[in-house]
Amino acid sequence: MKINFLEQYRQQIKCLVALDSIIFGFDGTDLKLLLVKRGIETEHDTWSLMGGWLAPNETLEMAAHRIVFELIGLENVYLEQLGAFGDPTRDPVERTVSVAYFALINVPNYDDKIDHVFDAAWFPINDLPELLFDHKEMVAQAKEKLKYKAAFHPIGFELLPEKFTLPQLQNLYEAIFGVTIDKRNFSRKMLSTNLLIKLKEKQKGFSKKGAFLYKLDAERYKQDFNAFLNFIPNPDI
Amino acid sequence: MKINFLEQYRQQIKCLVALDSIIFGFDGTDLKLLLVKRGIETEHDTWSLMGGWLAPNETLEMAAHRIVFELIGLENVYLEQLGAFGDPTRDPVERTVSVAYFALINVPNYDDKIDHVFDAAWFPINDLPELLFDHKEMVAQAKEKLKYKAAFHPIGFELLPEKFTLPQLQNLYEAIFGVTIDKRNFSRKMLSTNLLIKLKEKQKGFSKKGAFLYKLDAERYKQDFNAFLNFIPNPDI
DNA sequence: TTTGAAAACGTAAATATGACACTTACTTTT
DNA sequence: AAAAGTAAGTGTCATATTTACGTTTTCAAA
Repeated sequence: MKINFLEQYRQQIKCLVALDSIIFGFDGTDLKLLLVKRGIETEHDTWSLMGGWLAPNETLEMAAHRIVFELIGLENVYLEQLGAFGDPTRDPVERTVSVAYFALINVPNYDDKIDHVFDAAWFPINDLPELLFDHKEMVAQAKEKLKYKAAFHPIGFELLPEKFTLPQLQNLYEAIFGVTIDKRNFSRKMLSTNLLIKLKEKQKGFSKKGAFLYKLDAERYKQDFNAFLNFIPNPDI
Repeated sequence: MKINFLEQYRQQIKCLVALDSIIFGFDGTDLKLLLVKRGIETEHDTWSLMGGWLAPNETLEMAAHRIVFELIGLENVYLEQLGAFGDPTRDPVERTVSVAYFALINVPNYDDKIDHVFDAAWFPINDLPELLFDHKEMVAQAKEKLKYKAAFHPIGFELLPEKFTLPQLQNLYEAIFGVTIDKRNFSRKMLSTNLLIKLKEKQKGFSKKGAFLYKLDAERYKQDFNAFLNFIPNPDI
C-alpha cells in the first residue's frame, strides 16, 4: 500500500551531509597536509580539514570538487572518496554525516592560487596540530588509503610537478610509506615500469651534480593505472 | 557571531541516510550475491540489495550490522564500508545518501538462519538480475574492492567454512578474480604463507581421492592480516 | 580387478629482489 | 687552475620467487 510506503520515509531521521577534504601535498622533500581555520564554526579557532555542505542538485563528488576548488583554486585535482563518517555525536550542533575525500596536489601549484578567505597552512604529515571533530581519524584513514593505493597504483605522480627527479620520486615514496628504500633498487624498479620519460634537462640549484629531470608518460600512465605495480618492498598496509 | 553560525546549519539541505549491504557468499564452487525483494518499496518487485535506514543514536557501522543481522541472523559477519552514494536522483521519493557496506559470509552458515520475512535468494556473481536504483553500481564497486582487498589480505577466508580444501580455496580465488590459476603454483604459494593448518581428515563425497581438509591458523591470520600477501599472479585491480 | 579422475607432489628455467660499492659530474673552496 | 666535496648515477651477485609444466598417488565407481 503506497501510503504505508511513504510513511516509512517520513519516519526516518534526516541528517546534514558534510564533505570533508584531506588535501595532501608534496614539496619535493616532505609530504604535507593542508589545514584551515574555519573561524566562525568553532569557538576555539582549531585547525580543521577544508569542508562544506552538500548542496541541492549536486552529487557528492561534484560537491567535493567544488569545496576543494573554493580553497585552492585548481580544477582537475585528483580526488578520491575515503568513506562516510557518521558517529551520532560527531557534530554537537546537529546530526551530520560526513563524506570524506582525499586530494593529491603538487604544493608549488597551490601557492599561486590560495584563496585568502581561508586561514590555510601546510603541515608536515607527521607533525599535525590538534584537529576538529573526527578529522584526526579521517586523516589517519586517508594516510592509510594513500599508502595502500600508492603501493600498487602510480597515484603518487599526482603529487609531483610536471618535471621531477628520481631523488624527488624516492623522497615521495619514502614520505608516503615512512621507510628508507635503497636508491639503486628503487631506481631500477621505477625505471622498469617504463612510465618515466627521461629529459635532457638537469635540476639546478639543489645538488652539485644535478639530477636528470623526468616526466610521466601520460599515455602509459592511463593505460597502466590498473596494472599491478608494486613499488614498495614488503609494504605494511 | 553565533547566530550566523547556527543560521548556516539551518540553511543546509538534509538527507535521508540509507545503508545498503552487498552480501557476498561462497558455496565451495561459486561466488554469489544475496539479493532481496523489498516488496513494499517499489512497484516492480525488482531485486535489490538488503538495505535500511540509519536510526537515531547508532553509528553507520552499527546500522550496517543491524541490517545484515535482520536478514541473515548471524553476528560478527565480516563487514567493510564501501563508500557513500549520493546522486540527487538516486531515490525518486526523497533525497537520500546511501552508505554501502560489503559483507562476506560462508553460504552454508546462512541457510540455517534465513529470515523468511525477506524474499531473499542467492545469485551467481556473474549472472545477476536487474537491480534497483544504483545497486548495480554498488555491486560493481564492491566486486572491485573485494578483488583489491583479497589480492593482498586474507579476507577470502571469511567466505569459507571452518574446514575447507585447497581446491575450494583455489575455486574461491578464481571466482573472485575471474582467472585460472595453476594449481601447483597456487598450492605452493598458499602453503608458504603458513596460514593453513592441515587436518588429518579428508573431504568425503566430492572426488574419488578426497582432498585434505585445512583450517585457518586464527592467531596467525590476526597477526598477518596487514602483512603484505600477494596470492594472485599479476592481479588486474 | 580395472578404470578414471581429482589431489598431491615435484622440477627447471626465467625473472625479480635485496644488499651492497664505486664512479661520475659538477659546484664550491682553496 | 686545481682540489675538494657531495649528490647522482650505475652495476654486481646471491637468493628468492615465479611461471610453466609432468608424474604419481589415492580412492570410489564401474
